[in-house]
Amino acid sequence: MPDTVATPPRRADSLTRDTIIDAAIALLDTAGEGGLTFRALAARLATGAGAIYWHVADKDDLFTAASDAIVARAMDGAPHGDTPQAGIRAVALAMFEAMDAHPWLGSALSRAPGQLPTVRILERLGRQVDALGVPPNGQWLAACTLLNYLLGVSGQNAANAVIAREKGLERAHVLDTMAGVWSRLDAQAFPFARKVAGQLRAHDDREDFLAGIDLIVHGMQALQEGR
Amino acid sequence: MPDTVATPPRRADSLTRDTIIDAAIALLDTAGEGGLTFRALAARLATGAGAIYWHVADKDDLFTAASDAIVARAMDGAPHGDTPQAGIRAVALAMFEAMDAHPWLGSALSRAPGQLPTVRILERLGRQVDALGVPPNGQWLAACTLLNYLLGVSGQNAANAVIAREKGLERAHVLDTMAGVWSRLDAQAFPFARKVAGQLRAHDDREDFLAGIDLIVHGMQALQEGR
DNA sequence: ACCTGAACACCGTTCAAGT
DNA sequence: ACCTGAACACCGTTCAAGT
Repeated sequence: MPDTVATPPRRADSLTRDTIIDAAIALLDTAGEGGLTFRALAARLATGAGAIYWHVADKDDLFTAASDAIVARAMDGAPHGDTPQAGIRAVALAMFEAMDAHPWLGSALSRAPGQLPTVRILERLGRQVDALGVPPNGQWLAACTLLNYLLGVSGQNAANAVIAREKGLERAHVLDTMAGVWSRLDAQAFPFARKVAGQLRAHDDREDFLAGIDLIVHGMQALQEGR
Repeated sequence: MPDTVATPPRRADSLTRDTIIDAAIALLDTAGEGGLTFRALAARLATGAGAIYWHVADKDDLFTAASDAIVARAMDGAPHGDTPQAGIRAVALAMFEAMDAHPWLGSALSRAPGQLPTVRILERLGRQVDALGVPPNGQWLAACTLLNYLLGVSGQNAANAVIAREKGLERAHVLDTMAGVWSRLDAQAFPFARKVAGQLRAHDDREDFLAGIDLIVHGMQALQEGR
């Protein structure tokens, strides 16, 4: 019995941090946020659960590393834009596409404040804010406001995705029933919510997101000029 | 042996949804987000874990109900403001104080998109946006932008609180080491992050949060007048 | 150095059984 | 109607033991 044949079926490629992160992304994409499990990941990588801990500190580390890979790719792919405004829009759009393709992204970003993934976004936003002519002492505020808005949207989108997956429903259907609830709220206490229930139902996530970015950019410009 | 004495030690007050929610809030405040457990809650309420399910659908239901109680109180306590701008600021400030007192709040809000707690905030913001004179077709956008910014900040604050608790460190110390990391990032790739590392260390959360709100309000006003 | 997988200390949730 | 608490089906993480 020759050794060369009798050796147990070992992975040709050895385990790597990057291999693990890629597998984690694939798992998150297909099984959702709750699908990322050390056991499921070990099965996919044909290894033991404990092996993963040699390359990764813990689940948080893995989750934010997965999000960082996505964000880094998104930032690399975002065009720099002819104007600062266009550059900011491009960053926002790239992040929206990334969130759309990986609905768990917002949840990962929410849990890693000040970590690499969010710093990548802040970096790109900050440079454009600088190019826009915002004075140095206002750049921190402007960039953070854009970032926090972006994180707020991505967090809500991620939560919507979780709900849609749990209930096995389409995103549109979830929004539809939610709008129904809003329109049936007490008329005295919730006039505004009732008024905009239709917009909740009909709105386009991407357009609204970008319009919000534009709104904030307008605020930055207003702060520069007047007052 | 008289029955009146031999009866087992039963709670004087029977279990209520509100009792449970109050206990959940107390548990979250003292033990943090990870401290909210059906077993811990049952112990605190001197009952079995299963009993809670008679009054509450599941953990998500409980978590958002707890956040809704806090938000409702905060909105009731927020002054209406002499001007719409002041009203928006008051809502934001009330939410900041609530987040400060209950660091888990942002996490709960992030997970319940379109639910009652966020609708309460949107309602208050929307009315002020209306009073500000934003045309009807822009009110949805304006109110959502404010809300998403607020949710972004609250989510990051909540995550910071989790990290500080896990590592048993002061919030200031966490920020300090984070600023250190930023200032040591690659100079070519992260010029902006390095530049603002000092502001990360020195910034005031409350002031920056309110300044961001003002920035967005300025954007709304700019959109009304010009363009 | 890297991997294995059983074991530990937890979870949320259910449900027969009680009052 | 409401409560009890054991039981189920999971988790993340550790660690002795292997190669």
